[in-house]
Amino acid sequence: MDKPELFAGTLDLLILKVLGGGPLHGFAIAERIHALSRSVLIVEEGSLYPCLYRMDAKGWIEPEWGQSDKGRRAKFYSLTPLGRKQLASERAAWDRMAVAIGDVLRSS
Amino acid sequence: MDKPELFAGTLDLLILKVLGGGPLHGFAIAERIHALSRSVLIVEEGSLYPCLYRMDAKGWIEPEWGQSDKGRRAKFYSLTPLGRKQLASERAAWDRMAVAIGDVLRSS
DNA sequence: CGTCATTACCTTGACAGTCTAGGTCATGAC
DNA sequence: GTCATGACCTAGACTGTCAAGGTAATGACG
Repeated sequence: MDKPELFAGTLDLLILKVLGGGPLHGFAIAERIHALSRSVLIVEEGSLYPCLYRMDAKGWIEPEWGQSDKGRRAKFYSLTPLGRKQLASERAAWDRMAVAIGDVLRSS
Repeated sequence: MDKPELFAGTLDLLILKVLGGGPLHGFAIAERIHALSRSVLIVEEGSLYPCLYRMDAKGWIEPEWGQSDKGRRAKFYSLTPLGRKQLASERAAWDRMAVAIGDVLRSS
């Protein structure tokens, strides 16, 4: 049931969204997205970590070392206020886009 | 009212879709997508033409020189049978993706 | 005690797709 | 005869994703 991975440009949005529910470490972010999407979306680590650094550098998220529930060291990321704004704006952009593409696809 | 351009990876789908309504030349494809999306989607020429060549090379579309309705020479592209299959499959992929992303965004 | 699967993080290099910013040529209006 | 427009095209930079690696710590198993 796995095949398509992601649409380029939506990873930021997805990460921001799941972090909106509270801090998570990288691995857990990927799992969460996979699960919430009913196994449709797959976040490769080679996409995930660079993306997290970019978002950290932009001040949208903040890392802190801690312990995973499996007892391993893990870096937990949490949303900053700036990240919340970004989430809202990316979400709006996605909605606009999705509707627009839907409009084109639905046209006779 | 114009700002976001496109989501990477959706251009093929959009082009295939509008060509499903009959042959169009490049310029007209861009205009059609822009209009159908209520001015949300903007197809830059620097994206459009390379994309058309890729799709031609893959056998999804076929070019033919003709005259635009403004009396200029124009290259009209039409869907091949292979292109129709591709359209169906990309459309299905888009639907899957859009639903999946919606699932994530809608999660508590 | 040694091995192995798992969890979790990280990096490198290649690649694909988009955008910026140019350019060409023909038509038709002024 | 000049200029705006329609239409096509391209080079180069950039960004984001992916494949394929690697590291290290934990805990299970024999």
